[in-house]
Amino acid sequence: MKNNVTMRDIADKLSVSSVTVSKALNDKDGVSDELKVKIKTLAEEMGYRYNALAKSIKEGLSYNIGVIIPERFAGMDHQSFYLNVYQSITRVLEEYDYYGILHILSKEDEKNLQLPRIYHEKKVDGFIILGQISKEYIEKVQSISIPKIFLDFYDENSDIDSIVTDNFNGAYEITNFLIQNGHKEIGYVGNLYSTSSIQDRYLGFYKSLLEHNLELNQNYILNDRDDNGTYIDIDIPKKMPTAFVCNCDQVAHNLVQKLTKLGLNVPEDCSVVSFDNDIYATITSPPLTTVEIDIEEMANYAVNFMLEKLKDHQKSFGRILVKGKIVYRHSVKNIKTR
Amino acid sequence: MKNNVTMRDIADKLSVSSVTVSKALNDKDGVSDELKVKIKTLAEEMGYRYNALAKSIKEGLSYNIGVIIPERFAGMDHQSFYLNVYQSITRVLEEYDYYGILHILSKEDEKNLQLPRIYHEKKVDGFIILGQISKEYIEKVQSISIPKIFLDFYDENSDIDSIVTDNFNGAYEITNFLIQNGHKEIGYVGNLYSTSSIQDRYLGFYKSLLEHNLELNQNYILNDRDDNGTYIDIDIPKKMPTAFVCNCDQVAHNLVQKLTKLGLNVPEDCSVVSFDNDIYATITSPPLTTVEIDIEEMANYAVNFMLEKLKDHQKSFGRILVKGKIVYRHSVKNIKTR
DNA sequence: CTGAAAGCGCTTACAG
DNA sequence: CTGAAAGCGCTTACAG
Repeated sequence: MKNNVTMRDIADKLSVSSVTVSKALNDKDGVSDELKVKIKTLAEEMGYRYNALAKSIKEGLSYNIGVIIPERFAGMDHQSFYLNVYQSITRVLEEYDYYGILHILSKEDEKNLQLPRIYHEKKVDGFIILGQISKEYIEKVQSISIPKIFLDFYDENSDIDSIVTDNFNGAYEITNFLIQNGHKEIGYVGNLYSTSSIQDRYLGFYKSLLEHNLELNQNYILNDRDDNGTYIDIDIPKKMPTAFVCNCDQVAHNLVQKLTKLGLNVPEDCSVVSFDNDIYATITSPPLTTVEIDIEEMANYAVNFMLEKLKDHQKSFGRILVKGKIVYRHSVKNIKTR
Repeated sequence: MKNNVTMRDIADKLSVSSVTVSKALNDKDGVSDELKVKIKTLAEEMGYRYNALAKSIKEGLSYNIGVIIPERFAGMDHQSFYLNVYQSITRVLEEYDYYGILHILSKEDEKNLQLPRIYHEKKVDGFIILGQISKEYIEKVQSISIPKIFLDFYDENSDIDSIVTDNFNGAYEITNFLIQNGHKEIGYVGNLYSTSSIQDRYLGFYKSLLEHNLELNQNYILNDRDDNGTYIDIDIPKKMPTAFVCNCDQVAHNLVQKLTKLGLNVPEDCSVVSFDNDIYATITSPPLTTVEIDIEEMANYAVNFMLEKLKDHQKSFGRILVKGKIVYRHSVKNIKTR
């Protein structure tokens, strides 16, 4: 099984031209069936491997998509979600003969507005960006002309296509669920100035409160992380609400641990719901009632939009909301007095 | 910032040849400094992007490495470890101007001995394979002539280069630690016929027992998964040992949960140690004393070996053991009677 | 149905 | 120091 076999080698052995071999191997018209079979058989015999690079250079397309994850989301802490999304993306990509190249965007590069080398070397035909990046970097990305899609975040100032979970609606619905279970004093855990996801979830939570004529108590809005995204110790208020909506499962996990340490039981003393349905949801004791994010669906959208944009660079999709779905577990107590 | 700018375009504007532009842009000899600066400036101005594909096709090298993860290790359950390794690998790869392409090996493809398309299309120069694959698939992989490296597993029959954690030694040392803490009846949790990692860890555990003249009690060897790798309910023996060595953190987590459900406290009633130091180690209550795997180091070895093999296909490294390191937490009780 | 010619964007000898 | 020629492995018109 020697390598470096080219179409020409096959052509020479059969005394035909490489054009004919190309046609045969690609099942294109213009070769007799008989010859086609002969060519394919010989190709197999000679251990021929197609060279996608040669096609790429002709077409000016690499058939690779760069997937960018900012470093701070790629660490041990957040790993599960974005890496899972990446995995789903590569899966869908493969169906279309495309491949994903993962690029972890370092903090320095983000700060210095340094585009990844895969861009400068034309190794990718487009970018899918997972997780919020700085406004400046968004602008930088906007300035380049290859197709790009934002996933799991968006930016008001830019008209880039983005795919996000319907955070607003998800938080709205899970807060409704809390209220259906008799909760009237409900808090929210999350840094409101950190990411748009956290903000939208907060707003959905707030809408539910408004609709039900419940008070928004500022003492029940708890901070969970500093402005760099590093988790901080959650400051539990003296007077407690009967339930909390957390902006993500990991924070809910932190909250439950903290509460437990203070001698408060979940859900007996305080109910907790959250968002993501990642590993933290099942690992927390009790397991969390949470909004599941449809990763497959998001990956599907991302890849399909990318493919469309590759065909027609003008194409634009705007902001797509992917619905989440509540997964009911054991972190909510019904406190309704009948 | 129009695209599709080529070296020729730059050359034409400056009335020089594309050869000169190539030399200038690559900082090679044979261009006057003056001209070089001029070329570089103009390239910048014109928004020139280097086309790595063109170089690739000349050299017959894609500058991509395929990273294969079998589907069963890529699911939610095992995600953390292999996806983290992949991430480390891409990081190191980037330093050398190489990129990683992730390929999830589906169960069907593994069964049908189907090599990934990235192989057939020459989109990668080599393969790094993460996680045990079937013997038949190993043989298939062996039959192809591009460089490959196994990571986190090995196979007796093959002389492929592999990088594995020093499972034997790690389990040996952590069992010693248990014995130092007075434990004499120690069990092991893991399917001994599942992977070589589990086997080696078991053997290291056994060696420690032998050295300390302790009995290996078959009733204390607990199965944790079926032959497909799916976790099963762990069968707790009536008569309990004072400690368990688990083959990985997740299984330790399962064990602790099971024990807790049965009213047994860790570490008061039973100590538990494990392997990996992944997310399950810190999330288990109590946090686990475990052997940390040096992912960075493994990724470093993998990439460096791959690069060497790319230069010289004959090069071979055999099996490399990467030492782990015990992380002490709170799942072990000292039961020594002084 | 078959193939000669040209080209994708670069680099590698080699010549001047 | 500079460049004409050839080639990497394929595909796309176009001609026969």
